[in-house]
Amino acid sequence: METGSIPVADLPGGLDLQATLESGQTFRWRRDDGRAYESDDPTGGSAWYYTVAGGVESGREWGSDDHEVVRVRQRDGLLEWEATTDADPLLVEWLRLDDDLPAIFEAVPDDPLLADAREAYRGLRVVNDPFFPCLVSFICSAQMRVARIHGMQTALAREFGEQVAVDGRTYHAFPTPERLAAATESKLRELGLGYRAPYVRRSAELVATGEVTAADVAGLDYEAAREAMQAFVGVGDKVADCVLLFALGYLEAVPLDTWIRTAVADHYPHCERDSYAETSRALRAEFGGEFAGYAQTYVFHYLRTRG
DNA sequence: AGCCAGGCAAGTG
DNA sequence: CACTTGCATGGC
Repeated sequence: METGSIPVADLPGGLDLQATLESGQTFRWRRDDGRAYESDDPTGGSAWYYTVAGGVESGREWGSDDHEVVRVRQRDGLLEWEATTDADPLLVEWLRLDDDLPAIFEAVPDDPLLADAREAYRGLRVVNDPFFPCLVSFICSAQMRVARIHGMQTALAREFGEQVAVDGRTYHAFPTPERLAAATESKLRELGLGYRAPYVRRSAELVATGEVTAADVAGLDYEAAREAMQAFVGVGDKVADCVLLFALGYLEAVPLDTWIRTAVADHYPHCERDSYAETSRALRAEFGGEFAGYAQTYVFHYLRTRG
């Protein structure tokens, strides 16, 4: 393994690795200590996390036969890594380390809730995940808790993901679209996916055959992109917003889940409308537009962990 | 025991 | 278009 480190204390706004990886944006990292993404425990502050990427991922396609293992931990102002390749550019991409957080929050209002959330999780960054794992994760997310979504992705990787052996340990990549398209619905149900099983299988098939891919969405204006995402099965407005925000770089996307809807009722009642599109548009404006998804991500994590 | 969790698809009016 | 219903599953 190669090793390296990134001086994240010097980045504008810093980095909170644990909050970034465990706030329900990404489900493709695991902790060495085996703990699930749920706890707000202080020990996670220096835990090792690992993931497996397709080998040509920095060139952007998921599903290569080659894979790279990347391990990271945050300690003493550094993001330390061990990996089978140079992980610097991958981490900058995945964790959006080039985002200037103070500049982003210049564009976001400083209401009491947002101020508290920012203060609680300084350095939390919106992730930029690979498209397919993000799509599958959020199809699975319907009516599920964060820890269980994470568990489902772990099960999918164990069952259908390519094995990668490094330094005597076995890692599992996230399954390719082809492998999930070939899975049976009943097998997926055995892994706990419930009624989401046929959605995952069918959407994987759409990607595998090329009928619908990220390329059909990326580049569209935000609201058109949200509509286009719904060509996938198991993707409505909310899941579409999550994939746009966490994989396709639409930082203005504001997913309206049950937590955010509660936040609207409690803190932004003037944003209540009678449709997803209208409420989303109002809250997007309330959160300053361009980076509204950043504000949403802080509020979601804050409400879910600090009540 | 009931309620809830980062909702969605299909059917009806 | 809006509204209703059915759908898995585990934790509190």
